[in-house]
This record gives sequence, C-alpha cells and structure tokens, in this order.
Amino acid sequence: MTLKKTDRRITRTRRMIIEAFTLLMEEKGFEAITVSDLTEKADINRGTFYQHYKDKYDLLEQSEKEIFEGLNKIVVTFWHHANYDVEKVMKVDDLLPLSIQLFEFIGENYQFMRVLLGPKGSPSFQNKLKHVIIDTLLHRFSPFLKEDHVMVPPDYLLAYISSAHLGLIQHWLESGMDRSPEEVARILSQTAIFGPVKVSGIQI
Amino acid sequence: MTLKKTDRRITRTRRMIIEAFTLLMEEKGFEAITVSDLTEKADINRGTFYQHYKDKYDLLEQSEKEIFEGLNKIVVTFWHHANYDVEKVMKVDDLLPLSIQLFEFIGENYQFMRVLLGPKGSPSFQNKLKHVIIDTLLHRFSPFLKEDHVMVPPDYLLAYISSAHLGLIQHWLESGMDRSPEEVARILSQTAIFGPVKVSGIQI
DNA sequence: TACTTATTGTTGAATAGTGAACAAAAGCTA
DNA sequence: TAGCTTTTGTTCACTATTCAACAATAAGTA
Repeated sequence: MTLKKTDRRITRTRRMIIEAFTLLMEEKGFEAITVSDLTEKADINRGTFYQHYKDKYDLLEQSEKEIFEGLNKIVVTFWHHANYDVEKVMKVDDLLPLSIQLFEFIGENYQFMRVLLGPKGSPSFQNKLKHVIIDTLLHRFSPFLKEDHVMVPPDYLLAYISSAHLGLIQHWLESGMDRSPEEVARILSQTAIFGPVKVSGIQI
Repeated sequence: MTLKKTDRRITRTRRMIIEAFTLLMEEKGFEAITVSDLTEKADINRGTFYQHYKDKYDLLEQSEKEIFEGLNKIVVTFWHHANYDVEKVMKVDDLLPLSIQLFEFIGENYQFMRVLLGPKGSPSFQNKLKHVIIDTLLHRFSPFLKEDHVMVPPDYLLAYISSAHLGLIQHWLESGMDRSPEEVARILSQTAIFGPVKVSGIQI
C-alpha cells in the first residue's frame, strides 16, 4: 500500500495557519484569539480555516498532537534502531544521539514551542509535555532499572526527571536556542549523570 | 469603475516565485537558473509557473517592471500632492519626504534589488534603473533649472546625478541597509547640496 | 436592557493550483 | 556523433481555496 502524497496546498495552508497562530498567541494570548484574527494574519479565507479545523480549540489540539507525535516518532525510531535488550547494560552516552535528535526537533518547532510554553501559551501544554516525556521516554527505561538498587519511589523519580527535562527545554527556548542541540543534549546528559542516574543504579 | 480585487492565491504564488527567483540568482546567477529550479524552490507546480510567466526571461522582465512601476508611482503621487508650479522656487528639503519614500520602497524590496544589482543579477538592471532615475525623477526638475545659471551641459549633469544615486543605493543595499531610509535620504540630500544642486542654480 | 458591532459556521459557484503524463527540445557525456 | 538525462511547454481532470453571502450567536456599549 503506497502512501498517498499530500497535496502541497494543504501543507502550505496548514503551515500558514500555524505560523499565524504562533504570532497571535505571542501577541494577545490564546484566549483572546478569534478565527477571524487567524485567517487575517494567515491571509487565507475563513472558509478555508473551517475546512482544516473545527475551531481554534481544535487547532490547538491538533498542533500539540503533532508536536507529541513528532517527539514520539523520534523515540520509537531510535528504539527500533538501537534494538535494546534488557540483558544489555545501558550506558548514559548511548542516549546522547536520541537527545540530540529530540532537541533538533524542538529547535525546528522553536517559535511554536516557545510560545506554547510561555506566559501566553496553552496552560495545559506544560503538563501534557511532561506526561509525554514520562510515557514516551522515561517509561522505556523502567526495564533497565535495577529494582533492588532504586533508592526512591519510581513515581517520584519520574516526576523529578520529567520536570527537570521540561525546565531545561524551557530555558533553552527562552534564551533563543543560544546553544546547539548537541551542546544542550550534553548538558542534560551530564547533569543527569550526577543526579537521577546514580540514584537509579544505571551503570555510568 | 471599481478596481477588481486580485485573488490572494495569485498574489501569494507570484510572491513565492519572486522569492525563489531571488534566492536562486544569489546562489547560481540568472543564466544558470531553470524553470524547474524555480518551481522546486518555490514549492509550486511547474504548470503553475507557466500560468504566470512565459519563461524565466519573462519573469525577470516583469519583476524589473514592477520595481520601476513602484518607483514611478511614488514619484507621480508625490508630484500630484506637492502640486508644484514652475513659478514656485523649489528647495532641496522639499524633496526629502520623496527621498524617504523611495528608500522605503527600495528597503521593502531589499533582497531582490540587492541581488539584481549584485554580481550575479541582471547586468542590464543597473542601466535600466539609471534611466528610470533620469526619466522618472530628474527630468521633472528640468523646468526648475535656471538655464542661464546652468554651468555644465544638462545631459552630463543627469548622467552624473543618476550614477551618484545608483552608487549610493547600491552601497546602502550592500551594507545590509545599516541606516534607516530617513538617514540615507538625508545623506543623499546633503551630499547633493554641495554638489549638483549648486551648479544647477536651484536655491538652497 | 436594548441596540450595535463583531464573529461564527456554513454554503455554492468560480477560480487557481495540483499531479501526472506526454512529445519535443536542449544539455550532457562517453 | 550517438545515446542518455534533464528540461521544457502543454494538457486535462481533479482538488483546494477563494469570494461573497447569509442567518445565528456572541460580545460590546450606552
């Protein structure tokens, strides 16, 4: 079954809507935005917007979904390639390439993520992203935890790590991505080494 | 007779073509560009290009024409508003607003004009622009020349002034518009005051 | 509270752009 | 020079977007 190619007009129209959405969120905040605002800023017909999205809430939902799906796809693809087995001992540096890819993806969606995570963005986005980090990423490492080595309750550990990740991502975005994805991935890796990793018992 | 509104898709498609055209001229120079290059870079269908332009030469021609028409429109509108009469004595500062508008227009078309006037642009564009400056702008001042005060042949004067204008425009574009349209308009005005204006006999 | 303005959601006919295909021409390479 | 590859210019049926209009709803104001 061959994958049907999307008409480039659809892709283009959606990109224009997202760009307008991002600018308007920064300008006036999600709640104050109207569909008319969006279509004016995107320079498209109002009817066209309704062809793509039900309303502005649907737009937010689908936009966030795309971000989460993008992140998830990266992790799934990485895992598939890495072909990890519980028998193998995992080293922290094994995850550096994954980290870099994730930060590159975030960088590609910089404006949108920065706005969403900012003061005028979606209040629930932070929470959703945190859960994505937990479900998509951190739960994959559960099998690698040496249960008799775990010094703290796992749920607290996950809450700690995911919030730390989120905080670091937010700082990177707020400072205009002043470091490369590689650099920030290393910062994350090295910060984790002398923190959560040790308490988890994963070999360094 | 009401002015028919252009479909925004037409405007958008043409803008995308021009943007692609500008990038490719910088990248490989006009001669090396193919229509296929243009439509790939613009992300439009090849057939669509042919709906708008005959070939790449037609694209160049129409693009330049738009620039010249834009400049001309500014001058014509200014003249209309200024409502100058030969009886009135013209002062140099009277033209500052016109200068500013012209530089603003150039600024709005910065990328395209910079590339056209650059080493990989259209070799004839400089010459055409010079003639536009003469025909559109400088010839309007002929009636204000005090013939018995003119110290040099008028055709030499026009050649001097138009080249000076062009040189100043090019420098501004090449230096990435490091000064505002207002500033560069003043530079032009003040440079002219102690040069061509004096020899023309226009009151300072 | 009543009135005005702005926005919404939808509709239909028209228009612009799309993808794929084709023959011919141009450009490139051995 | 012959053969291959790329580009051109065009066509057609289909799709996405457009514009304008409309009634209903929501928001704003006096």
